[in-house]
Amino acid sequence: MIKDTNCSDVILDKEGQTINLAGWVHKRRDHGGLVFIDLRDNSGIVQVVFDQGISEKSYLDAQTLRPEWVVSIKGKVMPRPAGTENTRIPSGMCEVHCSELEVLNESKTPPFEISDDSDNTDEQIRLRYRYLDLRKSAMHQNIILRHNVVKHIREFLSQKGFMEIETPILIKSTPEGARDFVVPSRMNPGTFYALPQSPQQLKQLLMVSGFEKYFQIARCFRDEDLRGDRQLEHTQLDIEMSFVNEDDVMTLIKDLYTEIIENVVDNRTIVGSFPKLSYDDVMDKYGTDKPDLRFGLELINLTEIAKTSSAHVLTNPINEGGIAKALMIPGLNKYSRRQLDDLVAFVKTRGGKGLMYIGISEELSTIDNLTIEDIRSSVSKILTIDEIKSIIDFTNASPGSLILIMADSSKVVNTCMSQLRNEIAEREELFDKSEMAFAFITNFPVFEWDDDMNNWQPSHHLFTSPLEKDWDLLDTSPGDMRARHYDLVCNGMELASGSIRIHSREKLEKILDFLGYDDESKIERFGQLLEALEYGAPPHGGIAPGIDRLITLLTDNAESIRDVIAFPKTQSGSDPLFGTPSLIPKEQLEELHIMISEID
RNA sequence: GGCCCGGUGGUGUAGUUGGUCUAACAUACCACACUGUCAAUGUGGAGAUCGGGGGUUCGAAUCCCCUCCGGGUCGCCA
Repeated sequence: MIKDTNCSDVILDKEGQTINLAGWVHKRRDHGGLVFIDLRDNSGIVQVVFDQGISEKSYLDAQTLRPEWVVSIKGKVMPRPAGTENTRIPSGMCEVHCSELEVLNESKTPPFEISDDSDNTDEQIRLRYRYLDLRKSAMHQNIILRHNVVKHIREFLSQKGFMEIETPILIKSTPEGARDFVVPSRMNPGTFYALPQSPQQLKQLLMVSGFEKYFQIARCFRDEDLRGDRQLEHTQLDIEMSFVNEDDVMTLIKDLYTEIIENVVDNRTIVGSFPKLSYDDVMDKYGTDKPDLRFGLELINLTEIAKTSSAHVLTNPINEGGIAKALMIPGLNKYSRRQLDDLVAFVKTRGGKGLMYIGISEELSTIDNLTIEDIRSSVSKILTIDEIKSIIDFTNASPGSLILIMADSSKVVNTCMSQLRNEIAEREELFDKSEMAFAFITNFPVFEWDDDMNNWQPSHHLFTSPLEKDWDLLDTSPGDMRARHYDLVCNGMELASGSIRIHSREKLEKILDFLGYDDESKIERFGQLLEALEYGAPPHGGIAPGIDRLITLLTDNAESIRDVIAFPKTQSGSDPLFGTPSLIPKEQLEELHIMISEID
């Protein structure tokens, strides 16, 4: 080994020892007769001192060093002179007096500084030089954290009797849900494999195989548009268990996450005890099925009040079947006109047509004395003072409060208002960033009506079992059927999704029939699973937590899941480092029996 | 596919009612000085076809059109 000690392990215990270090020159501070370098390796940073009195040669060589050069250093661990200690690094009480310096490799000037302080470099450039970006301490720590979490998951589940079983990456395309990535088969001209969107059918088959407790750190592929929390490929902890009900799975997950947070990170606390909230309830209160529960600020349904209003901006959407919802934020009447315009713009970029606001003067003593002069509003001319009063009463607003109101289709209102709620909480720092507010969302509908397709679609996947008592509704009111489905949410993010599955062929076929599959397509797409269910399939269920999102929540610096993935892709699915995706040679295409049609 | 924001020395920004812009500032880079710094300091230096193409104009970083790239968002993501 070129090195025998890590930079961060240089502590007072080693005083007087001669050690060998190797790493990257992080910083050089040349004082003329004395040169300091901060030496960085995977563990952290230590200060190395070059002094003519210790070694003339290394002192002279040290003056040629530049950031990111790779060096090995032999030297003696010495306590720093009193008053020069650096408390910000673990090795800060010591320094290494270099007696031998060897340059192992030089470095070009990096395109950006390898420092967390300058983390605002354009993300595209960071991705272009990802191997340098990952040298930064913050990014480095994210990847290390990821390793520690996954290691912990494996240990935890193994101890509970789970088996990690690999499933194929090359599977069959079942064109439902997300778009598949496909891989051409050279040996079978004109046919394709698909990459798994998740190992869903495979893990259910493993239950039929009698493994009872399965898990896998599984890569999942979806050819859909990317977002800050979605990549073309993501990693999920795939779990499936036999002979369980919903609570068994949720309890396992609660225990797992609790252990991870207690053992792997030291700056996160869990608030609440993983409450179970119903889908209808959270949609009403928060406008989303993944609410951030670290703060209150619940949405207030104003539809009943608004429908009798004189303002068409309120009544028209409601008459067309829409809703009106409000946010009442105490103290927020302090917002300037510009800040309010910002909020209006915020909802407009999310599909909203506008946002009404009613601000109540903080000068006002009590709401009873309210006059039109105490109101600052975008709608003071179209709402009567009585209407404004009733809205204030209903939202329980007090002097100094701001009420934000939106009326539109329920979809648009919920989308905009739920995100507005998060945005305001973020701006006003209404929550503690160290808190983790988990909750399970339950009682999802089995089906959702698709206006465009004019048919029912499974709201999750079609293997999800409805509540046993709801089967009768399939023929009468399928929209009211509730699923044995549960999502784990935390701080406004969907972290996991799971369900108890249908384990009877007959029942699964009922669902497929309802969704309009004919016999042929049933067999074509689900034949293997339908068949397996006939050979003694045990009752089973599972869940699939997203690893990337979990790690993002556990770090202090990750803005998106891209920050916890070593080599992520951009929003357009490209990798600026490799230049992915790319053309392939004609010969390769021919071998795969593929012809490229004209590209616009 | 729609909408919003952005693209100016290596990096991050300012400049965008057209003209002292021969493009500013910080940092990084190069040189010299300096024995206790840790965002070292001081002095000096080099470094930019203002994302790309076209147009308007006597004159474009700035205005118009097209386009590429990045981010956010709607659609999409069983």
